[in-house]
Amino acid sequence: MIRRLSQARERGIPEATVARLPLYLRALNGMAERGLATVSSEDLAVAAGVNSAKLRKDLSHLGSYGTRGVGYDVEYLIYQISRELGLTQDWAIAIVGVGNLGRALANYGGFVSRGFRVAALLDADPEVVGDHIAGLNVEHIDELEAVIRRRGVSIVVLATPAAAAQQVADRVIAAGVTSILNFAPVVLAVPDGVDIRKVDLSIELQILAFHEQRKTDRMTGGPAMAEEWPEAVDL
Amino acid sequence: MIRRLSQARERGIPEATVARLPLYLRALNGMAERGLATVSSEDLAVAAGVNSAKLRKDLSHLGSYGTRGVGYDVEYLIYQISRELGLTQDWAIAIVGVGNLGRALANYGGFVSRGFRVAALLDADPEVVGDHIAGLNVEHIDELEAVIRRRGVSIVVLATPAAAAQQVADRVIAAGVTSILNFAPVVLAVPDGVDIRKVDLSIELQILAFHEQRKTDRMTGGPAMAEEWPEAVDL
DNA sequence: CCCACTTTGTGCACCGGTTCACAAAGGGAC
DNA sequence: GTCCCTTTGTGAACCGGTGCACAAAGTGGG
Repeated sequence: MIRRLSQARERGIPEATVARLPLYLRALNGMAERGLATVSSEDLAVAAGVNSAKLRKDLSHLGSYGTRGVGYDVEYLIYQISRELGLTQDWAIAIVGVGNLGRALANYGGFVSRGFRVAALLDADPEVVGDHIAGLNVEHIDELEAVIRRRGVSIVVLATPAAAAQQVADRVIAAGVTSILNFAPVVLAVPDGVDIRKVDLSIELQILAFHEQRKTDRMTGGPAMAEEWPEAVDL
Repeated sequence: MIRRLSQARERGIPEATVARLPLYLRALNGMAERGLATVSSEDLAVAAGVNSAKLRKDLSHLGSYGTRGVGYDVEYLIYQISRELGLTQDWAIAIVGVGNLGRALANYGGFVSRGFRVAALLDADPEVVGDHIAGLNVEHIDELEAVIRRRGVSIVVLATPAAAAQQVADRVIAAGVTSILNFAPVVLAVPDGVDIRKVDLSIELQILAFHEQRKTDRMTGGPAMAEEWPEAVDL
C-alpha cells in the first residue's frame, strides 16, 4: 500500500486539481473531528461540493490512496494532501500594508490555521509603524528586505493601496520572494517564476452584478431599453 | 455603428469573458483619466495583462464596438462594458458579519467605487450592534429580512464565522437574494438560480504554498525524503 | 481615386479539464 | 474458496476556452 507512487506522481498535478485540494482537506478535517475513519469518494465529493468522478481523478494524481469497496482512510488522506500542498512545513508570511484590510488579515485566525504563520507586518505610514497588531510590531517598509531575509519570509501578502503595489512587488521579488498574494486592484507585472494570486473584491462584485442583471432582465422581459449610446459621440 | 447587436449579442457571454470585463473596465478608466481617446486591442490587452486576440474575442461578444485601423473609443467602450456588467444601475449590498473582515470591507472604498453601495451592516453580537462603521449603523441579524426588503438589497456579502454562514445564507435566499459573495470558509449549499462567489484567503495561500514547495524542491533536488506514512496506520 | 498601412473580428486547431461509464480490485458472507 | 456487493481508478468522448493567423474593413497620404 506504501510505494504506490508508480503511475501518476511524476511531477505535474493539474492546476485545477491543486486548487481543489485545500477544499478536500477542509472537508476531511471536519470528518476527522467527527471521528470518521474512512470516507467514500461520493461522500467526500458531496462535502466538498464537487462531482465524485472529479474527486477520484484529482486524488489519483497524488497516488493510489483509496481502497476499492471501502473508500479512503481519512487521516491518511489528510496527511497525503497536506504533504502535497506543502503544509507539513511552516511558511512565514509577511503582510505589507496595514490599513483596514491588512489589519483584518493579520487578525484573521482562519488562515494561520495550518502551516502558515504571520511573521511580519509592514507599512509606509509612520502613523501606524510601531503599532501592535495581532501580537506583532508593525515595521517600516524600509526594513522590507531585511525583514524578509531575517524571518525567512517566503510568501508576501500585498494589502497596499493600488499605487504602491507594483513598487512593493518589485522589491519583494528582488529580495527573493517568488509567491505573492495580491489584494491591490492592479495587474502586477512580474518575471517568470514568480507566482501571483489575486483577490479582487470589486471584480467579484461586478461578476455577481452581471448575473444579477441577467436574472432581473429575464423577469422584466429582457433589455428592450437603451440600446443606444446616450451621450453624443461621433468617432 | 449603432444597431450592431446582430451577430453575437443573443444572450450568452462566456463566463471566462465576464470575469475579465471588470479588468478591462479598470484599465479603460485609467486611460480615460489620462485623457486617451482611443486605444488599440494590443495596448488595452497589455494594460489588462491578457493576450490581445483574447481581448478582441471578449469584446466581440458584446458587439462590434471597434473601428478597424483605429481601435476602440475609450469612453464608448467604458459605457458598453459598464452597461453589460450592470454597473449603470445602483446595487445595494449588505454585509453580514462585522468582525475584522466585515469592518475592513465596509471601509474599503475601492469596491464601492462604481455601481455598488453598502446599504446595511448586520451582526449577531449585541456588543457590536449599534456601532457606527463607515457611516452606517450596525443592525441586529434579527432585522435581516426586514433590512433586505426595506433597502432593496440584492447582493449580500457574507463575512460571518464559518459556523453561521450556511444559516445566514438560507435566510437571505429565503428573503429573495440570489447573489452572494462568501468569505466564510465553507461550501455553501444553495438552490439553483442562486449565484455564489467565494473568496477564500486560506485556499489561496495553500495554492501558493504548493507552488512554492515545488520550486524549492527543484532547487534541493526533489523529494527523496518521507515517502512513508509516519504514523502507524493499518486500514 | 488608389494604394499602403493599421487594426479589428473570427475560423480553426489545439489543450486542459470535466463527466460518463465501466472494468478491475477489494471486502465480507456463507 | 466462491460469489456478490461496493467503490476505486481510468479510458474516452466531450466541452469551453485559448491563441494563431488571416481576411475584411477602415484610415490617411499622395
